[in-house]
Amino acid sequence: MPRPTVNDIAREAGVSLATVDRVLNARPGVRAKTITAVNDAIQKLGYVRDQAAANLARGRDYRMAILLPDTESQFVQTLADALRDASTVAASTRVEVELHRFPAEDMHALSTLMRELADTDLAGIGLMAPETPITRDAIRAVRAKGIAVVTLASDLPNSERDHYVGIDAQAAGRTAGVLMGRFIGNQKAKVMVIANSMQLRDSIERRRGFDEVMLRSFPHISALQTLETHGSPGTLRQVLAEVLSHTPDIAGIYILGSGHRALATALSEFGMLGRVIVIGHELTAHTRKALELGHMDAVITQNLGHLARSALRVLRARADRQPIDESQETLRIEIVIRENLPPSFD
Amino acid sequence: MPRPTVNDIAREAGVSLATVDRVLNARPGVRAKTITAVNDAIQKLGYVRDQAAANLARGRDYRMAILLPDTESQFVQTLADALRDASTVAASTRVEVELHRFPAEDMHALSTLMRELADTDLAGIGLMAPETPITRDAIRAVRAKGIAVVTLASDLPNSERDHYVGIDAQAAGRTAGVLMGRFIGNQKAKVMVIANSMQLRDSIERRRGFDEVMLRSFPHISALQTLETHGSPGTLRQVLAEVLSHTPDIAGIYILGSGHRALATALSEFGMLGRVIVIGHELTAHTRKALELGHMDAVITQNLGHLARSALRVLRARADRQPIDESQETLRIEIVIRENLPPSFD
DNA sequence: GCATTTATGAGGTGCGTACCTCAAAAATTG
DNA sequence: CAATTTTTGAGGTACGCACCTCATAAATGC
Repeated sequence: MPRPTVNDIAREAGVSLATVDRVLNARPGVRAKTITAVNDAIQKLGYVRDQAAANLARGRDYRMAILLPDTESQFVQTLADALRDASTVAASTRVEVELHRFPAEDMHALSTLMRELADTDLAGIGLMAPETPITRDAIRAVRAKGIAVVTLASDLPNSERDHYVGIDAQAAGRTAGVLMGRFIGNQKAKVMVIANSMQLRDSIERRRGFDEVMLRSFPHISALQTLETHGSPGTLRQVLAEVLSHTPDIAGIYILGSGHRALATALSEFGMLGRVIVIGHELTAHTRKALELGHMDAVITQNLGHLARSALRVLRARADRQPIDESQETLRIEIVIRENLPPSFD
Repeated sequence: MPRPTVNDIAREAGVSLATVDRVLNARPGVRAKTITAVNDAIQKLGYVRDQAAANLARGRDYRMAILLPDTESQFVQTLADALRDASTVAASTRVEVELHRFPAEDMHALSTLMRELADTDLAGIGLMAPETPITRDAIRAVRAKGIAVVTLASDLPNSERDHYVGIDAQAAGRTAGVLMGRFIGNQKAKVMVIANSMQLRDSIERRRGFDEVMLRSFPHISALQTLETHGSPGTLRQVLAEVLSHTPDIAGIYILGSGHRALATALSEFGMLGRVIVIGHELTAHTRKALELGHMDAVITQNLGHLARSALRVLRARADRQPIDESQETLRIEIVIRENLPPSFD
């Protein structure tokens, strides 16, 4: 026998199609008793809604906006690419995506942008932004207008966002820490910690996770203070020179942000390339290459393709007031070394 | 403007809906010139066929069969669970899945089963099986009847399967090897290699990858011959006792299959628990627990939820003669340690 | 028990596509 | 050029579901 349809349920439950429809779509005006009868029939027949037909009938479009900081960072670029890819696929399920960039430091600009967007017929917003009172207020405001909000890659746990799509940054930092400790081994040593900036919440949490593991499991290794380079190769080189001259027993470098283009150059200049363990976050074109060349030993990352698809699915589910499949939407903390480098699809 | 529909194409091309339909569905009775005109219009408007509506109109269902060996192995159990989960979700896209088990050693039984299934109106088969001439013939036979075939978790590269869904076992073995080498460090040492059975192709390939890395990158570590335990705790204990008494400098154990329930017990009996590096494959309830307890140091795995969903998507795409999104369907070789253990959803 | 509220039924329309029929137009053949 | 064949158009029905309206039945309040 073919799949049961809404008509079969109506017949089975002894009610009309309209009532079945009211139950299925949680419309008001049905007695609890009737609802139960319908659900029993659904159960009995093993009815599963044909999602495609449902969407077709709804004729509904979903406009989603993705807001990313306007930085040159490889990570944001890669994320944007992944989101663009996911968007073209999502187009076949009536999901339209607009990518917006906002000035990375200007939360007022972000706030204004969100307010403007909220007045169009938007279904949801995906957002990667620093945690400030202004951001939180902006999120509250758009949520109040019934727009779903998910945070991407860097969470804003104290905001009213619907969902966070990304990995636990602190656990990622712990993972980096364990690998650093195990790769370095039992020698007494020091580890440098480098970051482009500590603005986004995830950098702070990674550092916290990293330290936690170092203190607990590798007391013979000490992690130095975070050095911010603000993306400048000059600063990096200078900082590196200074630390290396003062501190001879540097055995590892932990990069809080995504890879550092200039790091390999600077390291080889000081004859340290391949002699220190280098571990960082986020698989991008740069870190991929660094792994291939042996300039980095491990990268802790998340699958950005998955992140992008997941974000759009979650936004859509929230817009439809439908439940989320947690097991599908949970991102894994991935450890990437040269041997398990996933293929790139460019 | 909304998505273009077939009607828009008809208007744009200056032909009727019927003609557009004939072109879209490759029905005869259209001049080459007209076909071109229609295709130009499609191009110009950027039309993308709404596959959901198309399937609805076709009234098409997809019956898929998944064939797994009838072993008690934790891995197969976990895989089966993942497939069941994926199936309930897939039901909403008109995909019905039947799970079949066949006697693990009896390829004739598998072959018979496949022939029987091929005579029902099946759209595709997902299969995990050893590589034998009988398996290959059976695959050829069902493919000849227009049924799509994908291999799951363990590939049959010399068969005519449409697609393989799973990770490259040899690369997974290399990954295990590198971790083993780096975790052990610079000491001269030996590594035991244990397997339940070497029947499935992936065990052999993992071993090959492992050895490759050991020879190339860690010449001071030697990997012993593979010891088959056939799932018996007694055999394991015995084997372990023998090797440990002969060979004092065992620094690591590499488990080719998924975890070994009895390994921790046996190791602690010999006072070796926590003193050797234990690395294995496949994240299951057992290996998860072993990681949590520190009885294993790393597990190389693939996301079985992803694998299951991917398998069904690929089968469906083949049935529709539609292209596959490689980047979405490629599984990653995942390294799992205690710190990045994904949550379990049971 | 009557007025009022609430639940339910009957029936229709449309989403984008597939597939069918029949008639008419256009191209091809002898 | 007539006869034939091929191509095209017009229109309809169906798929499974969402959503709408209006009428009627049932439950509830007083």
